[in-house]
Amino acid sequence: MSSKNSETHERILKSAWKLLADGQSSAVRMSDIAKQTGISRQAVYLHFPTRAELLIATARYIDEVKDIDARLAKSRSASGGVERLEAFVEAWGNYIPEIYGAARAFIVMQTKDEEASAAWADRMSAVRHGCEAAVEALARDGRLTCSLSTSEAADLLWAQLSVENWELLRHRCGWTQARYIDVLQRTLGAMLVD
Amino acid sequence: MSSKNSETHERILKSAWKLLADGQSSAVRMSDIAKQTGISRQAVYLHFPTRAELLIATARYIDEVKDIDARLAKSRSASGGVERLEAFVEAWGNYIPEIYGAARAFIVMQTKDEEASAAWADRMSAVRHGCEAAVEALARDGRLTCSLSTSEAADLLWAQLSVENWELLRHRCGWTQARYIDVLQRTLGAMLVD
DNA sequence: TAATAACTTGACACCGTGTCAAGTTGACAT
DNA sequence: ATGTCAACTTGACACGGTGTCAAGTTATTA
Repeated sequence: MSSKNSETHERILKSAWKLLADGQSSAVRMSDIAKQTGISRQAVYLHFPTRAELLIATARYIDEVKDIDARLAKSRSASGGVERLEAFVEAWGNYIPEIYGAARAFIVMQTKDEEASAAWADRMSAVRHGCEAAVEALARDGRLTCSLSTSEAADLLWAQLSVENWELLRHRCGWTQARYIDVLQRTLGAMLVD
Repeated sequence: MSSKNSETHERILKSAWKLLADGQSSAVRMSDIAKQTGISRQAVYLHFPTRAELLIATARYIDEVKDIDARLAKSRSASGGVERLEAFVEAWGNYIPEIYGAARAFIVMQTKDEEASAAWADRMSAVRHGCEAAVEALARDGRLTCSLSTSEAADLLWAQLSVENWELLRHRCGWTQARYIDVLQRTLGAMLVD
């Protein structure tokens, strides 16, 4: 599966990342990635069996390089539940733009590829756990809205922080990233706190 | 464009609707629609030039049969801003499941087909206008949260009522339709009112 | 100098969309 | 009855994208 010790493996991942990032998304065919890497299309298949697996590997690679775990961990250290919620929204909300290109490709592929769907669900469940932790911190402080169960609140927070919602507000509504963060922090506060 | 006076035109639309509705979504190829209608694949092309246009026509057909305009109009007659918001959330929120199959196909197609993208944006802008009207009614009553501009509030309401958000909460989180409506009414109240 | 890994070239199967040409069938008109 | 027109059928094919296969190159390494 992995190895082929050469650095070509990583160069392919970087190419895919680049194309997805500055991507008009739609494209990013195997041949595009090969061309960007400077190798033949078939050579890509020597490293990744399918397009789906290449994209999954790319997502993992981005997470590794950008170190999302560390970012989210930082938000976990906030003292109070409310501060923690704000820190979490900021940490994840500011990460979305960095992965958006890849995320878009996944969301599309989800409808076709079983495995890609599972891979995407898997990474989203990591965010979901962060949401649960933030909501529980809120509940410990006795500040969680009484009208919501903790799981409902976590679901809601998770949906709010979805890539789809970010896309709607930033692209369809033309919000700036700063406004997105600011408004989400405030409205999630209104929704979940007290 | 239209006519070919026969009823085949409508039978094709009904077939497409049926397949999209009980759809495992992914499929719904031209050949599926032809088979469902009991005609040849080529006959479908005699009525609709492309798959995109057929799906657009299907969406229009569904709207016509289900009469979404009348449903939304009813919500417009509510007296106070708060009641109106609740009625709007209920009217649109309960319409989503009826169009979900078609909506999913559109969301996927958006990434490939320019025309489909425009068609979908067009129907979503109708919802957007409903959101604006509801927010303005709220503002007239002096009940709109001071921390949001009317356009921000409308954007937020619109994103909240998006098919994507419905999909996340109903399918990924396993909410019931009743809970979806109930929670959205309450949280949108908390977000936008007072 | 021979073997091996990494890669290249070029062909091909498969699928779904959309196009084209020729043929069938039934209704309606003269 | 004959012709013609519209709706539909059958079957072929081009195109773009994925994934497979086979044979050839090239550089390293033993």
